[in-house]
Amino acid sequence: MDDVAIAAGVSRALVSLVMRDSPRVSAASRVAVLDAATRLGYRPNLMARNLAARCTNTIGLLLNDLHNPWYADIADGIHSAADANGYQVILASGRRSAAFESRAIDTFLASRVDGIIVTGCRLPARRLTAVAAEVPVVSVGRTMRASLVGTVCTDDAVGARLAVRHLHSLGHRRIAHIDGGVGAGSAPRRAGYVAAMRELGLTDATRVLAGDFTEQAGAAAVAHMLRGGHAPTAIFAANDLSAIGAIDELERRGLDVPGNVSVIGYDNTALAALNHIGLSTIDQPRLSMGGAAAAMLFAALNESLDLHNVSMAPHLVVRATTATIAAP
Amino acid sequence: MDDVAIAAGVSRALVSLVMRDSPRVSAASRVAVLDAATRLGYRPNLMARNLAARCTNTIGLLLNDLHNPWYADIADGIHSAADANGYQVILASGRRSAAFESRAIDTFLASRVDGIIVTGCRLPARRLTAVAAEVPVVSVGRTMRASLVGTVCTDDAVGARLAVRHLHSLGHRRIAHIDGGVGAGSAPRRAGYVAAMRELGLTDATRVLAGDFTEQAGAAAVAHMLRGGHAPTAIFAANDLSAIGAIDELERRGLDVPGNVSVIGYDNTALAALNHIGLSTIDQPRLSMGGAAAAMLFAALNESLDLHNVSMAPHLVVRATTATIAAP
DNA sequence: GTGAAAGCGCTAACAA
DNA sequence: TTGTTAGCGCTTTCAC
Repeated sequence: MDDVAIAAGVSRALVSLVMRDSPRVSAASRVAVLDAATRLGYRPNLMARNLAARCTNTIGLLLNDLHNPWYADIADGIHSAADANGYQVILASGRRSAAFESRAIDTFLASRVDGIIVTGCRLPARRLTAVAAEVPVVSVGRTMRASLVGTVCTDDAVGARLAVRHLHSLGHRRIAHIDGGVGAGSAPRRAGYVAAMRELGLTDATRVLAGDFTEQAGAAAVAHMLRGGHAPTAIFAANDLSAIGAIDELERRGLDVPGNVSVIGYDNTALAALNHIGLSTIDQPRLSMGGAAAAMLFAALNESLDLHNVSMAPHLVVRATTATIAAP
Repeated sequence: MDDVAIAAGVSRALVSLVMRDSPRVSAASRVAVLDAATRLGYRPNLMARNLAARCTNTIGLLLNDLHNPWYADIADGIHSAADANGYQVILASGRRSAAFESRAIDTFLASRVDGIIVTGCRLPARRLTAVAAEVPVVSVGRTMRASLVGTVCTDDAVGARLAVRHLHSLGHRRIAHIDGGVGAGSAPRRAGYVAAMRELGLTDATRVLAGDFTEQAGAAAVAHMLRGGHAPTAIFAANDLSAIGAIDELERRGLDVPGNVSVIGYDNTALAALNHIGLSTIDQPRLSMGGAAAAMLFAALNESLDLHNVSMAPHLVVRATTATIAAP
């Protein structure tokens, strides 16, 4: 910085002002400074700047799984909002593991981000609450009752009911559920499934298959189910990825979807919308959810508004993988 | 830090040592310090630490597109390698735009990362070379001849030939190519396509359709093609995403794949492998590529080995979307 | 617009 | 094993 100041024939303070785009600088000195900076290859050190300025203007965004396009959409919504608000976003991948998520959060905290958005987070509520005591936290896709954490979700229990009732209306009775395991949102979806089955008088047909939010898990659940001799006429999978894996395995075993088995997923990712897949699913407004999460965080940061809970409506999207039952 | 030192009854220097996991600390003082730290909610400031230590032990990873699962696999390979080498990874999304990529790189540089890995990068070669002059850069999925940038790629021209020859061997002659536009690797794939067509004596049937590395672009290319009255019997798409988009559009218009038109993609992403999609494609060893890129970077960082160019072999994966031409 | 001075929170010798 | 002393590269404040 000193070198640049000397090369440009100005004071160090002026260099600092130019580098921060201060309006209180004459056009002439701005040009001189910028010119000297490029000539010397000078680039302000972010760490030094943030350390001295005592603020980073940065939020941390923790994505649960880079492989799931759902998170890509959420990230898009957040990036746009951040751009509009002049915030930087730093990304981290949780790699579907609470341990990795925890480390990523530690890095965010150590980097003194102004706020954190977690998506599909698997961390224990206690940990997330502790983090929220240090810095504003908004969680997308996972509810946190009574805590400091802001949330943006759809009502997963309602969504699950939508799915089950849709299958029921098509004549299905033996409806199995492929569980999301420890994935965010899988508990309420499972609960919604169980409740809907009960409400429809199908308690005896209730069948929860262990699973996860991946294609592999969906395929494995079907394989296990078939091996066990259990043959439902319909499957409600905890997310699109596992639904697609399930369909894959069903077809591999010569079963037609929806001819023999109807399948419905959850999330309405771009994958589901592909004509070729045509997965019936429960839509969550991803971009809006991302945008809402970012907006809530920035409002908390800039206008010190409180974080709160936003719930959006899930809705049913019927495509090709669910159909009237052939022979009830 | 002072507070912790006082609370633990030790010096500030000792606190620093404990926080950095130095072995030269007695068990007793370690416990005392750690205890005081948790009690006071103390957490070392990364910026201050890195500033003082003059090194960040961090690499920046720029992902071209969060929506494309190809990058998720690359990132997995890099994350594993980084974990093994004790490096931190900070992520950024280029959102398929050179401008966003450029900004992300600026942030990396300002944060003084030790090295950068770019994937599917769209930045001009000149810019990337300039960056490489400041810090080691490895590019995955895009070649850079004669520059400071290390590269890990498959030979895209060879891969394209593989695709075209496969279609040719099935009896196809009218083979169109959906271009990758400004996407990394699209130029050599296009060149490989054109060359292969020439080699096979099919110069007249050469047809390049404007495209991009997205599903939308693949669908649009097909729509445009059909509107123009052009009907190839086979399509070689620049990547899996656009191939899937193309298939989608073909089916929407009542054309069967591969009954009426064969389609082959490029990348062999998880999507292509889905039984239900069964996309024939050209495989790139994604995890290995990510691992190799990270290994090269760490070797340059730790043992000051030179960056170089690694080329891996692409290979043909035949699945369900390509078949012998029905009526040649 | 300038220059000086005082940190931001930490690490890195070096000495004790 | 512990304490001391300089910075790391920047922002901020304030008087000029």
